[in-house]
Amino acid sequence: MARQRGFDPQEALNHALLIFWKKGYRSTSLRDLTRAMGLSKSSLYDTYGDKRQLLLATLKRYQDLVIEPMAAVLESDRPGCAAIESIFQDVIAGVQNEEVKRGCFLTNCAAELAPHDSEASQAVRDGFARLESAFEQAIQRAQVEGDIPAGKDSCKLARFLVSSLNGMRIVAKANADRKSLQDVADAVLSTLG
Amino acid sequence: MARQRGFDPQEALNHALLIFWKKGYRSTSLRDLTRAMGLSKSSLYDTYGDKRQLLLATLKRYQDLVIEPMAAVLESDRPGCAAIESIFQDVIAGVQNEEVKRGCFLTNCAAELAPHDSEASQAVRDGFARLESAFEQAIQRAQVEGDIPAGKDSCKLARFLVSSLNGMRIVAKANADRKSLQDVADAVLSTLG
DNA sequence: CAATTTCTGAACCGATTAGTCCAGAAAATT
DNA sequence: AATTTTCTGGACTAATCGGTTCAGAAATTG
Repeated sequence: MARQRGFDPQEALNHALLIFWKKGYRSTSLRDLTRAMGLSKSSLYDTYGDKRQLLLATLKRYQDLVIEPMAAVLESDRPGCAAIESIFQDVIAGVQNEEVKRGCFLTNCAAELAPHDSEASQAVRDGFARLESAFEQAIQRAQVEGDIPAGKDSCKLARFLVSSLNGMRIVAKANADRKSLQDVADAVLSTLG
Repeated sequence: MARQRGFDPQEALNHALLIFWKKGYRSTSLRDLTRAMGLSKSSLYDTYGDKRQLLLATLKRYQDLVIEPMAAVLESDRPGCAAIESIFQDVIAGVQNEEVKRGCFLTNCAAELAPHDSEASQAVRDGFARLESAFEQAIQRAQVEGDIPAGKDSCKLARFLVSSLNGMRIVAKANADRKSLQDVADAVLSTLG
């Protein structure tokens, strides 16, 4: 364990997440990790196991740091439609932002590792499922509020929104044009009403 | 140049595309490439330049081999809506298929390389733009045919479809459940009518 | 301060990486 | 068949990879 003064294993994991998120799994070296995390290679292996285990830990961390806050917005007491819209608007607003440029960490991992790493793939699946559930709750709230027709299938709609969000973030990665993204968001959100 | 009997530089590029598509850029070694392409390392460098130039060549090839045929479907004389639907249905139908599991090569490259490689990023952008243009043509045809309201903005709608297709393929990579994907496709296609 | 626990830096491992080079094999040309 | 062009296999860099090990530094505990 890290005994060094001021060492925070939680913070270190955040740094590891950031570097995996920025560079991808294969392109991240142990040197990148130890430097970013502020510990030695030996400690890294003692504390987190090998590189792949560390990646799996950062995937869980991403869920806590990014997915859960998004879910919290969707499951808050805000009007359902407004909550959903804010999720999409945040992507557009931050398109020049470093964090948005990085894309969704789950999506990146899915693209790089899903075909070969079933555990990573499972973590991605879990993250998407959590988001789907939160979207569904916001949709049902909006249906009660009368903003989304009660006849619509909230589960189907939630799946659609998860997919749409992913699609938008991929497109944003290749083409950071606000107007194009707004077009996409408009079309997505118009399906709700 | 490859003078060996029966050597086909076009075919070799196809093999290179396949291996980059399967494994990603960083995870593909020169050994992987030479074996798949059926030529020596020396010839590879003479003919295609270095690894990255080869990747850029395979991106162009993907455009010809995959994007253009999709665009051809969308720009054919089939009814616009039917053409669009068939694009999405093909993904769902082939979800157990190796090719679909690989995801979209453009999307994979965007996820892995877009933040660091501007040329690769440009190739991705080009591919998406080509698809968008083809979608738009199909939409306009469907509007003439009366299947899509003439009032809808075909450009916006086309952008939405490109994004949706990307989203669906990402979701499919993590979760190869036909029903979930059909839900997404239903929601996407319902926005057309 | 002394004893103990905990962490680090560096050396080291075998494997692999992208990329270069060239003597000689193989094909094409004559 | 002889010559010329073209390609290959393998040797070769120099660097990096993930991972292990351990003597000794540093922090904690007594």
